[in-house]
Order: sequence, then C-alpha cells, then structure tokens
Amino acid sequence: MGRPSTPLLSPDAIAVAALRLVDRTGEFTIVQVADALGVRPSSLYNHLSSKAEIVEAMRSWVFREGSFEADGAGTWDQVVRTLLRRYRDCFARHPRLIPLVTAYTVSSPEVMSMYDQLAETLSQAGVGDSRLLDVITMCDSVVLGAALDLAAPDEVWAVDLARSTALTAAIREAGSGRERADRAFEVALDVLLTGIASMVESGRLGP
Amino acid sequence: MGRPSTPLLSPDAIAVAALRLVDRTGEFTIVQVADALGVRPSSLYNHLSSKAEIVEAMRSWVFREGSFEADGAGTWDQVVRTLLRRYRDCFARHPRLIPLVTAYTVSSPEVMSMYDQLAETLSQAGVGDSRLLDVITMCDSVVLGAALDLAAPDEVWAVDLARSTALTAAIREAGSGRERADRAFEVALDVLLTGIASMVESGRLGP
DNA sequence: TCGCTAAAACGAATAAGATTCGTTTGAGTA
DNA sequence: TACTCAAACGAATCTTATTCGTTTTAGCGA
Repeated sequence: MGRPSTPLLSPDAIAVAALRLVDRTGEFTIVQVADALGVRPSSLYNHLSSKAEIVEAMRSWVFREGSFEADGAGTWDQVVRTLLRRYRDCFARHPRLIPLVTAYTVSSPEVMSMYDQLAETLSQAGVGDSRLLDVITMCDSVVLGAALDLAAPDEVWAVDLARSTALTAAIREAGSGRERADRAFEVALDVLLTGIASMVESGRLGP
Repeated sequence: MGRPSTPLLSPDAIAVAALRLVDRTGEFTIVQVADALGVRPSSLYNHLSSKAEIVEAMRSWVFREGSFEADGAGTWDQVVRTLLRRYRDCFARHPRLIPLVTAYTVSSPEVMSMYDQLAETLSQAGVGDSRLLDVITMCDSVVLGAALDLAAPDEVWAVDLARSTALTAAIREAGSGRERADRAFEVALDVLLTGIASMVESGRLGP
C-alpha cells in the first residue's frame, strides 16, 4: 500500500469503469466502481469529490468520445443534420447513461462548441438573431427527447394501452426497439429542418 | 396509536406532500414526507412500497391535475398545439419534479390518452400510419425536451461560454428564465407544425 | 352483539451506501 | 538527504431506505 509508482486512478479511468457498470446494469455504486478498479472506495475521493462528479466525468467522457468538429461540407441543413446526429450518437452509444445525465442537464464545453457551430450555420441560413436561441433550444429538445426515447423501455408503446384505432394501427406499423427509435429520430430531423426552412422562407424566423 | 378512525394517509396524500417538498427544495426523503404528514416513515409503506412508487404517484397526480380532454375545436394544428401546451404545462407547474420523472419515462394512462387524441388528429390531417408513431414520438420529444429546458439552470446559456459571434448575439437577444423557455417552446410548436404541414402537403408523410 | 380479519399506524432493527478523516507509503524535488 | 505532497488504505460515521413484528381499531359476517 501507500502511493503506487504509477497511479491506479484518474478521473477518466473512474469514468470509464463507472460507465461500464452503467452500460451493463443501468446503475453504479462507489463500491462497485472501486472493486472494478481494484481499489478501496475511499481512494476515489482523491480524484473526484462526489458521486455526482463521477456522473459529470462520465458525461464529459462520452462527449469527448464523439467528435463535433464541423466538416462544413454541404448545405446548411445537411450540416445541421450531421451535427445533431453526432450529438444523439453520443447518447445512443450508452442508452442507460441517459437517465443519469438528463437529471442534471449541465452542458459540457464539448456541447457548447456544437451550439456554436449550430448558431453559425443557422444564422447564415437566415434565422434572425432574435429567434436563433429559440431554434437552437428546439434542436436541443429534439435530441434530448430522442435520447430519452432511446432509454425508454419498449413497453411504452404497448398496443393494449392504446384506445384509438389510429394509435393502434400506428403501433402495429412501427417496428420496435432501437430501429424504431432511429427511424423516429430521422423523421424528426426531416420535420425539424423542413419546418425551419419553410419558416425562414416565409420570413417568420427573420430578425 | 393503532389504526386511526379516519386514515391519515393515501397514495395521493403522500404524493402531494412529496411534491410540496420537491417544489420547494428539489428533492425529498421518506423521513421528510413522513414528518410533513405527521406520521412515522414506516407508515408510508402501507400505501406505497418504495420511493420509486412515490415518484410515480407524483407523476400521476401531476398529470391528473392537468386535463387532456380534447375540446376538439379548431383546425388540426390548433388541436395539436393545445394538447402539447397542456402536456408541457403539467411539467411547467412543477419544474423541479422534471429531473425525477424523466429519469424513468414511464407513460401514465393520462398521457396515453393524449397520445390517442394526437394520433386521431394527426391521422385525419393526413399523416400516414407508417409515419404516425414517428411524428407522435417527435411531439413527445419536443415536450420532454422543453420540460428539461425548463428545469435547467439559467447559466446553461451563459454568454462567456459562447465562442461564435452568432451564438453570443443570440444569447444577448434572448431573455432569461421562464419567459425565455416559454417563448422557445412556442417557436418550437411553430416549427413543428409548419414542418408537419409542409411534409404532409408534399406527400413525405403519406401512408 | 360478538368475534374475526385485515387495514393502518408505530417502533425498533437492519443494511446499503456515500463520505470523512487520520495514517501510511513512496515519488519527486530543493 | 530531507521535505513535501500525491495517492493509496482502513476504520468510522452518517444518512436513507426498507423490513418486520406489534398494536390498535374499523368493518363485516354470523
């Protein structure tokens, strides 16, 4: 015991270990994380000072894993689509983490940089300053909502809960699980961008 | 002590007491709820069998508080707007509850009935069965996202975190707090319904 | 009206979990 | 070589949820 020649722990190492537990079981405890790292629980506090900070470290790690660098290519709506897909992908890789991180909703720096690119792109597309933040907020809503959808159990869309014929038919038509959620997100992107384009054109998102 | 002539507790009474705590402090413990009701903690377990069930009871109560009965009047898009506004209003009345209930995302019966009305309305508006659930999912995303936005601290949109001039300007233009979130939601409804209408018209949401 | 059952409260005990703190060892540095 | 600080440990603590057995009494059938 005592200080080891090479450190056993680091915020990232802790985040990754915790993330593995969350991916597998949907939750984690300090003891479990410590065990996974071959270390005593109290040792974690030399690197992160609360369980909430571990969750933050997980969020940060997950967003660093996915890249938000603009590849700038294509029309404005293609750029927006790409950015939002990448954003959602970060969540999609770790669905069980979603309930933990949406409970706080603190935007990490990585996400802020995506907001920046979103702002530039939408602004050039003709969205006025006075509505820009509202539109960005909606983009964020769509992604976060899609993430929650991803985390939700399938039984949310159980046929027997539907009363109307329309909903019953809709549920039957739709697939299930991941594929359903993926398709729904793509449709949401279509609706979102069609709506923005149409409103810009008619001047309703002007300055 | 012993069984009282008139019961001190009920799931609703517990939910309301817990909700008051959440509204005030953002969290609750079993002991606090029991204290508020003038009762011992273990007594709660005669009515609800876990803390998670208390959260469920709160969710249920909050949705019963708001009414989703269709007033059927107006064009299809007015009906959808009304439904989604009421849905969001349920969350908006108790912003601090949002992080607790979005962590689970189990749809209560009350919400299912709203889905039914949404399905009927959108179906008659021309959304095909094969895309209907996707569109409903998006509506849900927009509302849940807006709810999370409502629960988020204002500093999410801190000017000094923005790097691009577009985002900086946008943040300056936007107000703050509740009014900002409310306006963003209205814009989101505009974009959402404009997008749906446009896609229906061009046949991209057909059967 | 009597007696049975089960509801609804209590109180004590348990157990899990996060967090603190003092201690130990060894790495890096003046 | 000595000093300092980082990083691990282990024990202790404190908060919370939850369980279980007990008590009292309401409601109900005979």
